[in-house]
Amino acid sequence: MTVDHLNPTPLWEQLAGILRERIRAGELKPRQVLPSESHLQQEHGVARGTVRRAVKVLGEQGWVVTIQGRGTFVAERENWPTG
Amino acid sequence: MTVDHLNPTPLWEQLAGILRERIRAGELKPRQVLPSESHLQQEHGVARGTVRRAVKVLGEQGWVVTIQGRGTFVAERENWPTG
DNA sequence: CCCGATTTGTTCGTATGTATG
DNA sequence: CCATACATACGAACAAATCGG
Repeated sequence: MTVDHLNPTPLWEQLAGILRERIRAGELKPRQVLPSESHLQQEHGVARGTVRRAVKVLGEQGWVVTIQGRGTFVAERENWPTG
Repeated sequence: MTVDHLNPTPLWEQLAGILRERIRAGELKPRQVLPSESHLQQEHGVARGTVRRAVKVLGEQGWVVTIQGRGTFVAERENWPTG
């Protein structure tokens, strides 16, 4: 599953949705580190700014927590939206 | 002091005028860094392109100097117009 | 303590598409 | 047709924090 450049939905929004589903599905578990911005960037063929915007949204919604110099981690389930 | 969306004068022109006055008044001093494009964008509720156009004009007139990855800085007084 | 690699944080540079008056 | 203005998306450079050797 990856981003579709032809889909009119913004890439950052598509990417946020993809990551959100990976978390919800348990593919990415609480406290686990997410792929780095650099990795996501290459995996989806998008710019770093696009990755950062997607991750930023997930952070604001409580799905992940980002720490400078460390990485971005899946938040505890208690902090997830609607759950 | 900020931009007025109802004023028929273009936003970029209004913003350039505001920043120019801040410099002239000494609120922004030579060699001092200006608020970032992102900051000005939020502060005035305008798009980044609008901010960039305003700053671009100030640069062409000698009020400021912009450096990629660093920021935009107030120019030395010797470079100011009419002064 | 220092150095280098990795990772996130911030900033400017550029291009494209869309909408409005 | 043109200027204004917004949003998206890419690239580039630099800064700060972390970690391992």
